[in-house]
Amino acid sequence: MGTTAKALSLLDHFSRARPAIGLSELARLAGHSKATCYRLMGELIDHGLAEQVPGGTDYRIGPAVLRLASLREAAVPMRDAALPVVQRLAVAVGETAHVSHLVAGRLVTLAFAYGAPSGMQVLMEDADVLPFHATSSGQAVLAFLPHARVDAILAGPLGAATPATLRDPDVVRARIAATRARGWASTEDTFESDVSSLAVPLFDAAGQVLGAMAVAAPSTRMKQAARGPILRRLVAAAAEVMGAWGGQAPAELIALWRGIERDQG
Amino acid sequence: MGTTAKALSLLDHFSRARPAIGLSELARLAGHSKATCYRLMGELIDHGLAEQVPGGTDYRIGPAVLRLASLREAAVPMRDAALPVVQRLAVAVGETAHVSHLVAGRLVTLAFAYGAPSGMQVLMEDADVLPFHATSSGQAVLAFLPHARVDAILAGPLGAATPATLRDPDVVRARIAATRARGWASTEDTFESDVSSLAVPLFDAAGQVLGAMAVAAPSTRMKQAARGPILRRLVAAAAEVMGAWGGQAPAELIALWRGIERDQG
DNA sequence: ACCGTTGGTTCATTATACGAACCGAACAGC
DNA sequence: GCTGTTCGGTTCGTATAATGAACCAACGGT
Repeated sequence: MGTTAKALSLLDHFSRARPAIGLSELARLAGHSKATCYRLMGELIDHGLAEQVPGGTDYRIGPAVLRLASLREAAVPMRDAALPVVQRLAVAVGETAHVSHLVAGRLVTLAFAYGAPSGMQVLMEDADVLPFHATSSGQAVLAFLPHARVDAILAGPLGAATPATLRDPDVVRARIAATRARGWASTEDTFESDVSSLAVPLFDAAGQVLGAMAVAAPSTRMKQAARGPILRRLVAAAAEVMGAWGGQAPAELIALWRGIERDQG
Repeated sequence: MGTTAKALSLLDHFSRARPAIGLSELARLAGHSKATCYRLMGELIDHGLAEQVPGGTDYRIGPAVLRLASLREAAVPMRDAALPVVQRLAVAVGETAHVSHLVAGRLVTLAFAYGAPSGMQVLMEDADVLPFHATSSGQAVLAFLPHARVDAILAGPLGAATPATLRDPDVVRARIAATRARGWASTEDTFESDVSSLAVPLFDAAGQVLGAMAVAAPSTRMKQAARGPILRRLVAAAAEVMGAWGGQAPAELIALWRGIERDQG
């Protein structure tokens, strides 16, 4: 592993639940020596990607990421383009909607919106990492990813805390095949109890999977009758986002989606 | 220089004006060999901090920075806290207002707002890097920075395109001393012709300079009579932002600002 | 067909990163 | 006050990983 990769992977240990980490703990988490972490964090700090909390010694993510994110969105406004669409989708179906983005082998929440200002809704947070095996978004992505990348992801550390039944490669592959055949993914009570969701994949201009768009609802409201309208609106919203991103779904998927739109037209 | 520092400094060559760069050009800009840049960019790409533009070979900033920025703002909501304040300030004075942040030795625009939806206003962009010597924000920061850091900054590459008169260390130090003595900085036609601005520094809880808040206006409107009201509102807004950030101005500066508030009460 | 440029790759040389051991400080239990 | 543990940070000889000149093949203009 390269030195730069080590340094950058240190940043992966920070999250909403763990916004600041001390040197010894970080060394333990990363599996490096304290000296190594100290030097690497020093380099990250020099460039503002990390900083020490004022008045303390813990480390946290630095302010330079704001500048980079601003430049990224100025160059490639994916979030800007997706957010209004998920907002309209959420309101239209009355449930939580979100778009996730496949980045460096992880599925990250890019934008989300709630369908109602009050009442019961599935809660989310930006920048969350979604497990592939237990979310409809993850399945939608896996279903349209090249086999090699699917294998790489399934071989990764995703399933350490996953029930064996879901980790079984045959089971996973069967779910993936079914998802690819019908053009959309669904889960019931797998990621979280009493939560059901529907998802469709999103593609770039070359037909590569970029992420997914999904609607998540309490299982009590996601009845069979409710799925048709939600799915149709979800497909339309996905097409809109892909249009804004300059993406293009594979021809076979477009045909499947046309069929969905016709159902109960 | 460490390997990680080299890799991260590659990201510094991307900007709004230059959102994508090819391998050879990047190697030329960074002063490394193509092989080195290729490897370093590869490591950045593995972590999503960079990516190759789909369908091409140029490199650009990657999507992982969005996740990091989201985590940063969740942990330390500096921009969230500053934005509404600058928006109110801009409307109150009818001119462009902005907050800049000192990160890794550079002064970066963190948030800004225009004072009117139409008519003549000083334009800005997020994530811009401000030159220390030619902006009121830069002078406000330099005036309250430890001498050692001032020297480090003035020795940096900031002044390559700067008129000699402004680069003269004695001149710079005189301006800094004057700014410190009165508690606020101002410029007229230095950064851009016909633009005048007023700025005050911002501090963290330990009394370290974090950045600056400023109001920029066309010189024709920034007359002597207009400065009093603008300065008073600027000081009040700066205090509000520092409160939200958990910061604290040095006692001597607070005294100076009290005097400003009393003038033409 | 030529020339200059591009993105990408190879490999022997060398500079860089590494971690065990160490330090002083802070803190808890006794 | 003493002891043991943990903390953030530092040192230094060793070993690993980074380096860039030279080299491809491919593309575009003349």
